[in-house]
Amino acid sequence: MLMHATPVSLPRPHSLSELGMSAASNPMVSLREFTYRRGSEIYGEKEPAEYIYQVKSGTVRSYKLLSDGRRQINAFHIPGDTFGLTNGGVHRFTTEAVTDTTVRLIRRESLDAVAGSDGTLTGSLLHMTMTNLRHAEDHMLLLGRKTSLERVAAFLIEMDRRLTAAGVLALPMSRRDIADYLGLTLETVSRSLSHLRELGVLAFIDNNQRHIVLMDRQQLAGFDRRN
Amino acid sequence: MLMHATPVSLPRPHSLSELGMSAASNPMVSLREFTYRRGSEIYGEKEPAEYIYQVKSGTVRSYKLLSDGRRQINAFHIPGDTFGLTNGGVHRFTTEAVTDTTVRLIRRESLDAVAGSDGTLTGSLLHMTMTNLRHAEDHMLLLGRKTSLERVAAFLIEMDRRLTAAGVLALPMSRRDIADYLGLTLETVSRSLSHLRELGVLAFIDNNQRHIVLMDRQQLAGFDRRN
DNA sequence: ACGCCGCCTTGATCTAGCGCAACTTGAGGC
DNA sequence: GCCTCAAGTTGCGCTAGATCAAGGCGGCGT
Repeated sequence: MLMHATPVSLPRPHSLSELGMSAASNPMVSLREFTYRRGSEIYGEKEPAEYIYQVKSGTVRSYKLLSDGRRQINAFHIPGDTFGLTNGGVHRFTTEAVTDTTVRLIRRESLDAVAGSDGTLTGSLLHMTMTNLRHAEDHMLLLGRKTSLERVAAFLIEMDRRLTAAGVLALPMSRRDIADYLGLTLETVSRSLSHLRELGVLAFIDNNQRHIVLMDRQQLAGFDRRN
Repeated sequence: MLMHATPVSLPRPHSLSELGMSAASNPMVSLREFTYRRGSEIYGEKEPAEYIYQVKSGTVRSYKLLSDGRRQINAFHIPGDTFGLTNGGVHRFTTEAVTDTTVRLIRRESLDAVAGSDGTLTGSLLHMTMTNLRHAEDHMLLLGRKTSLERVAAFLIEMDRRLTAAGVLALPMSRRDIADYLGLTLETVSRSLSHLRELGVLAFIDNNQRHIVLMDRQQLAGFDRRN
């Protein structure tokens, strides 16, 4: 779980085409893996989208920026998640490795062109896109109408579902990342977590504020039961 | 443009299956049209999704509610837009006619099952879903990180693009609808619009606060140029 | 060991937007 | 015409969350 304090970028492909393509005939064949060091960029908003990605290990954040630096994190991608799917051929988010992350690169033969050819492929793309859409829809309700405590509770419930192992919720991301995901400030996130700890809903363990044990999922869900 | 002050529900199909199906063999054949009176519900969240819809005339709002009544409007659908597409077979939003609205009903043979059969069909569903997803992604940035003035400016720009005719932006929805779309209160929307009017960015016409002329699109865009 | 640094927490204050209320205006009914 | 009602505007506090600031803590490099 230890991170490098000074993230040193691995030699990553500056343009994705530098990766080459070993078995380029079938567009859904996994080509190769690549590892990104903590904090490094996987691709930037508005870059041409030549690949889609599947997380093998690690965590990825996907976000948009306003020109003055305000950031909205759209999603965290964990092992098994696919990301980077777009229709316009251009990425709509910047993605970065939250921790050291290994991804599988999947060549993207222009999805718009492929639409009519392979129903099975397109069907799985549709399913993935639907999954992303459902998440975005739920997140709009959170961002538009939920209080800070409700947002943090919803976040914990989501992360508990997605990445709790051995009873411990080991968050890979910082308070700032959480804040930018929930449309709050890092201080408000910290205060909400402290509040939940005081209420006995959760506890920090291992002398690590990212290692959380949920003591009362019932009560936690109660803070988001207005849903 | 005149509306009934007291919305009287037309006899609408309580369950969509009551609509019957004339040419049910091809799932993408338009079956029939239906008209909903201003304010009436088209379908509710968690209802089974038997049809998808295309707006022929009018405007539809799509939203989620929290149990205490807080509402987040996800999208406004105008003529040409398709809505009601979902994968789980269950609607994730409630939709209502903002004005008297006529829709085309399209029978939805379980999309999950259809996925592998007709690539062209699935491809067009994928395109629609991608379009919805892109909108949702942009809206998350707005809801999570933009100021009230930026939100209202972005709203006006979106609506200007989608429904300005003859130089007049004729908004079909109330201030409350706009507020619930932008994650604000109706008062804040009203104040922001007044502020933009004082600045000469827009003007109300026809003695109707929903009829807006944009006097300075350049300056208006400036309030959302942090994007 | 020591100091630095990134991350987090906590306290104090500030403010954008909310909530409440009064008032205006236009449309429809009679 | 007059009344009612829905929708919108505006003013005036108020508060949830932002902002500013101080301090703690653990890991890492030297």
